[in-house]
Amino acid sequence: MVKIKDIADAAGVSTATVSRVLANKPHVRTEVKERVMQVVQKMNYRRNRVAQNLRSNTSKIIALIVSDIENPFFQRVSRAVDDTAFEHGYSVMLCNTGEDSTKEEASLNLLRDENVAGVILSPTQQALDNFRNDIDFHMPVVIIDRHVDNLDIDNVIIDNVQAARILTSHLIEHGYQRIGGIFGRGSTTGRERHEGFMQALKDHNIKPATDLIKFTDPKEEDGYSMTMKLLQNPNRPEGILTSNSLLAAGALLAIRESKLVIPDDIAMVSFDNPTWAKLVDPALTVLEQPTYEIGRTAAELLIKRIQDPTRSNRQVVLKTKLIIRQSC
Amino acid sequence: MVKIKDIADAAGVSTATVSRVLANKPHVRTEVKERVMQVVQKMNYRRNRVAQNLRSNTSKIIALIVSDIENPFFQRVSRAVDDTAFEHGYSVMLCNTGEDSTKEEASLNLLRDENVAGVILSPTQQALDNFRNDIDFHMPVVIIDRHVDNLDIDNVIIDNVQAARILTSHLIEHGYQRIGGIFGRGSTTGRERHEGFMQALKDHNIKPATDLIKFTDPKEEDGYSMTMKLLQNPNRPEGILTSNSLLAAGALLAIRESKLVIPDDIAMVSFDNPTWAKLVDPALTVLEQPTYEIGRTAAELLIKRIQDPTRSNRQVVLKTKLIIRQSC
DNA sequence: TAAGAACCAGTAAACGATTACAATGCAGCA
DNA sequence: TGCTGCATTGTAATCGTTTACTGGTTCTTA
Repeated sequence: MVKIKDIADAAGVSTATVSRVLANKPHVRTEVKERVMQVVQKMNYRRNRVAQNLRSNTSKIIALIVSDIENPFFQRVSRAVDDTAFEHGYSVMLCNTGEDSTKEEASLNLLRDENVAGVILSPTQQALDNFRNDIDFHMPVVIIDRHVDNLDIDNVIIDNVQAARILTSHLIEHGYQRIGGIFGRGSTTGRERHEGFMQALKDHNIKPATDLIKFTDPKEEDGYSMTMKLLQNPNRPEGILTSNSLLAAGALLAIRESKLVIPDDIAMVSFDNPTWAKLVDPALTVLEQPTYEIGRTAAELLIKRIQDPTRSNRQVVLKTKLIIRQSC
Repeated sequence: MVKIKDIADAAGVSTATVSRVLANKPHVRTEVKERVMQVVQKMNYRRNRVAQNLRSNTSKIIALIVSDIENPFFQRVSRAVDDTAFEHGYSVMLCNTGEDSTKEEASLNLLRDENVAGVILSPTQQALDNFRNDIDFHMPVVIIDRHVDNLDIDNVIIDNVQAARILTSHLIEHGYQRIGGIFGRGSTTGRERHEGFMQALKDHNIKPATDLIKFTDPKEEDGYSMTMKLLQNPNRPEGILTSNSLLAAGALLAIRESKLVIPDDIAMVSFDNPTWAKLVDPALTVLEQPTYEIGRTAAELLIKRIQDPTRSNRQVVLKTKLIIRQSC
């Protein structure tokens, strides 16, 4: 592998000069600059980023730590982060924690050791608790999807309470009264959506049926089994709300298997707007999060912070959208 | 940030000894080893991976370059790669090319500059052509999803020709004769699936209707528009095969919009088995690829190659599975 | 008991870049 | 002419590790 010294020798200059040319620094004659560039071309030289990183303590890699790489929400976010990073000359490392705080911590440590420029993180509950105890990341961080208050960290989220309220109200206003809700457990997100759900019931003077409200892992299997439980309830719900698309998929399956028809026997709405929401029959009414925007905003915030670490922190709350289809 | 010198000083030994302890090398008294470890603990020391990488020319990062991060196929592959990498103490960097060979080349170069341990790649056609011209990656590479022959590279794929043949035959054996096919363009994958499709027609003495066979970008929009074209054909197909799940989603939408019912008016089958295949009505008959296996195998091959670069190359062909549902 | 093997630990040279500092040359000016 | 100051370039230290080499012990074994 050809190194800077080889270029220097071949061009008859010092490594310092080559470095200056490469970094586009001033104080080098255009004639010399051109000569160096020619040699660089000819010898097919590429700077070693590892050495560069070690010496100048800068890196062009940002990381994205997600809690579930198979959740369409995070997929779209990843895409956005990747796009944005690339535009700014950064690359992205993707880590999946599967809501496992041990793995999350391992990832964070590793990224620090690798001296990445910064991290976009959707933290586990455990991590969020640690933040309160004044964790120090030793690197720029922006948090997505989960709420952090009173903390000096950039944060991009949606207003989950308000969103859940809108979605639940939509259900209620279509005449459904006994409403079941399946929420992800172990994240602020699930709790906040539950809160909005409760508020909507209250707004409409509906007494919540606690046996119709479930917290579970936000996975398809769990959506399925929880929905089954709801449907076996002697007084089964007239409508169901799920707090993400994985739960929705499970719920749909359970409803189908129980030979119930949507929306006549039971109505359904969900958070998130995966590809298939419009493909199922009837198409699913959903509350869409601006997933791409979330990723893009987070990446932009992170890159700005990398460039100016003293910048003041901000919390960006993005708008959601109710997409009305036929499931309710 | 505390460095190895600090540990050495605090423990009253040399940096060489500390390094040996950390690397678990022999020739250091257990007493000294323990003392060092204690200091490491106490001072919360973590090795700087960048320096380590520079000096010993080893890295614990592997990269995955995919052509479309939003394709469920690659998502599941990513998950598998991530899992496998983590088990072996590696982390993964994910790059998305969007079938853009410029971006692909940029990514490959960058990864080389970052001195990653190896790369798993689903290459663009352009890249495949370059391979023939004896490209040198300067690092271990395993190629997935696309076919490479006569080339010293590890490769994990499925038998696309055979798979397409099975899927098409299934359609034909249900009595459909005029069959349309929508294939991804710009990859060996699409071409091979087309080939298997043609073979199946031939097996059953069906004359292929060339106006029912389309090549297009493997995206949902394109699946939609191509299907629309097929449906507007005065002699429209009785069955449609799509060569991936994105195309299938588009096709489904087009069929739905045209008020046709599956499978009575038109049958449908597709490659890939996304979450939603069983959620739509009627559920979609598909040819499932062992996505998780693909990712896991690729990661394992790569890691083995990293550990032993002289190892002989192999091509792993994984089995596919026809999942019969109700769309045909 | 002497010679060699095996073990332990330290010194210092890498790895491949960046950059503070010094050295040189040259133009401008008194 | 001699001095100042700037532009240009080179020298060498540095980033935080790993590791080849060296030298000193201790252990075997004939």
